[in-house]
Amino acid sequence: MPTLHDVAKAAGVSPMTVSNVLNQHPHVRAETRERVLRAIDELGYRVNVAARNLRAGRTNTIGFAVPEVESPYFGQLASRIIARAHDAGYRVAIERTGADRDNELSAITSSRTRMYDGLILEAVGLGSADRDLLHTDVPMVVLGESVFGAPVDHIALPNEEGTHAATLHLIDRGCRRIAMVLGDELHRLSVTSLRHAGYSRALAERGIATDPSLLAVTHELTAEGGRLAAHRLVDAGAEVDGIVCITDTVALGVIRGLADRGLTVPGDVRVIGFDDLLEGRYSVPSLSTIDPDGDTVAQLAVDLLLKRLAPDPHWEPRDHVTSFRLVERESTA
Amino acid sequence: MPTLHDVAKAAGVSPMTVSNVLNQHPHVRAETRERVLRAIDELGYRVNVAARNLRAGRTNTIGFAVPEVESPYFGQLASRIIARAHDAGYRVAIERTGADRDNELSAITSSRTRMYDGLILEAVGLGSADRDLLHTDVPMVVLGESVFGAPVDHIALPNEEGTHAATLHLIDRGCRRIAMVLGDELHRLSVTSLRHAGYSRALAERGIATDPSLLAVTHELTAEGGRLAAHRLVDAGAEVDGIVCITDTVALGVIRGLADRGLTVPGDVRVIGFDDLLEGRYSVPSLSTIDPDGDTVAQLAVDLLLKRLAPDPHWEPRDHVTSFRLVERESTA
DNA sequence: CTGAAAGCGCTTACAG
DNA sequence: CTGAAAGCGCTTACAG
Repeated sequence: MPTLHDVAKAAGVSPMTVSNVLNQHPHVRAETRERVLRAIDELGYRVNVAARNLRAGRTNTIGFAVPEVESPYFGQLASRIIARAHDAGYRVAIERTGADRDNELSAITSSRTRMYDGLILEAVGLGSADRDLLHTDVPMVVLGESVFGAPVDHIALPNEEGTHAATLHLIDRGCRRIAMVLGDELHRLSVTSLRHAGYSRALAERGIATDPSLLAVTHELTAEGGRLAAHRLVDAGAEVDGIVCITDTVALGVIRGLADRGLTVPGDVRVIGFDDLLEGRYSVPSLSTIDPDGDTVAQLAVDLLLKRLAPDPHWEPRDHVTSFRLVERESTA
Repeated sequence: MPTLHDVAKAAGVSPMTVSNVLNQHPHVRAETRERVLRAIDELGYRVNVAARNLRAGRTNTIGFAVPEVESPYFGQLASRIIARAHDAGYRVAIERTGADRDNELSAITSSRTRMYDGLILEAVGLGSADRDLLHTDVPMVVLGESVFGAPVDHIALPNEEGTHAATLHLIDRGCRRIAMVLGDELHRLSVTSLRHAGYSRALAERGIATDPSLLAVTHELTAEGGRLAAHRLVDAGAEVDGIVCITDTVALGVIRGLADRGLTVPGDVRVIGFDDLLEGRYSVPSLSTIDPDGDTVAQLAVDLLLKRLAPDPHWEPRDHVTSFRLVERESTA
């Protein structure tokens, strides 16, 4: 495997000149550059990235730590983040945390080891008590709902507002027995507690009594979790006419679970999700949802991180919340 | 940021001993190890991976180059590959090629990917003509249907056999006007040509005439592509009673497209896909499909690659084809 | 516009 | 069981 020195020798220049050509530094004569490029081509030379990283002290790579790579939500978000980072000349390395608190913390320390220039961390397992652990020298942007007010740049979805709008939408469609399928973290800061707050507020505003038997908890925010939750609601005789679901993936499982019990959507029950996944555009019925503006999330996450990487990042980190859009489709028609 | 030398100084040992502790080499006295670990802890030391990689000449990381990170198929495959590689002590870095031939080639040669010990490449843009370009010194396993007989380890899905079984299944269910929704590469080696061959063979075996108007081409193997293909079939008055779809994602779009035209599945038309994605288990109707044994694909891909990375990989590379299972669900009931 | 020298932080033979 | 020395392949000031 040829090295930069081999190229230098072949081109009759110093290693430094080769390096300058490689890194597109301006002060190289066109004729010299030509000679170097030809030598690179002839020898089939490739930069040794490990050596470059070691010497330069950076990698032009940002880490993106997600709970699950197979989740459509994170797949679609990763795709957007990769596109945005690519435009800025950065690569994205995807790490899997398994939604585990310790893995999320070690994603932070390991990004120093891995020599990512910065980290975008989707925090699920972390809680408010871990706030201070986020005070590190690793340039970082945290996504998710589990930590607010920490000393890092943080982007949250419009959880409370979004679910509030979703619930009002069901009420406007005539639903009165409105269930919610949600996760099990109702009593700590989480996607579940925030989205539940929006649901409760909407019901209260319209004078509809909340009924604990209309809350169906699923421990996993998956389609299977949604399916089983729907079974429980129906089997308990809850007589629901609308269901607010914590995510689109759960909502698609809920629709499936209702079908298992012979109930149709929106005929018997109206269903709305959250995320605006591609899947919900093609399901039968197509899924009404809250679009939390994933493009902006991705763009903001990358841009905030790059600003941290720039010289003199002196401003205070803060919490950002994106806007949303109610998307009406067949499932609430 | 403390270095290994700082740890050595703090523990009163040589750098080499710290390195031995870090790499779990056996010849370190327990008491010395303790001292070193304590120093590591106190200083908050982290290995500099760039330096380690440079010196060791390997990264314990394998690259997985996929067309699209947001595709459920690749997300689910990546998840399996990550799990398998993790068990073997390797990390996986996901690269996006955009299904582009040049990007697939540069995944093999680029400096960036030089930092992987080996590469799993999902080839879509590459063709048979590129066979010789795969003759590199990069340890590599190629997945996909676009290149057979190249001098690399290669894993293909049971395309022809799988679609053959899927088509027979529709015939057994009573379908006679069976359409296929496929990609546009019917005349070169591709997923489309192989799966089409299985479809044609099944029809021929049962004495059903093939009808070109029953082939619906979609340029993108997406749900949207499937939806539009279904529209074209219906709008052309094709009077189909069964549709073999090239992938599950396309099949879900086809079901959606039929719904757009007021047709139900399986009542008016039976539909079957290929891949056994999670999405198809929760759709309404749930999707019959060919399960190409993704666990085995992932396991074989990682194991073949690791064997190539071991000393003396002297055997001939060859093409592997996994087995399949017909999964009967509601869409063909 | 180009070069000689130093050094990023590790691990690997080679000794003892 | 432990150490001293060399070197992996680059880039970065510093000169000229």
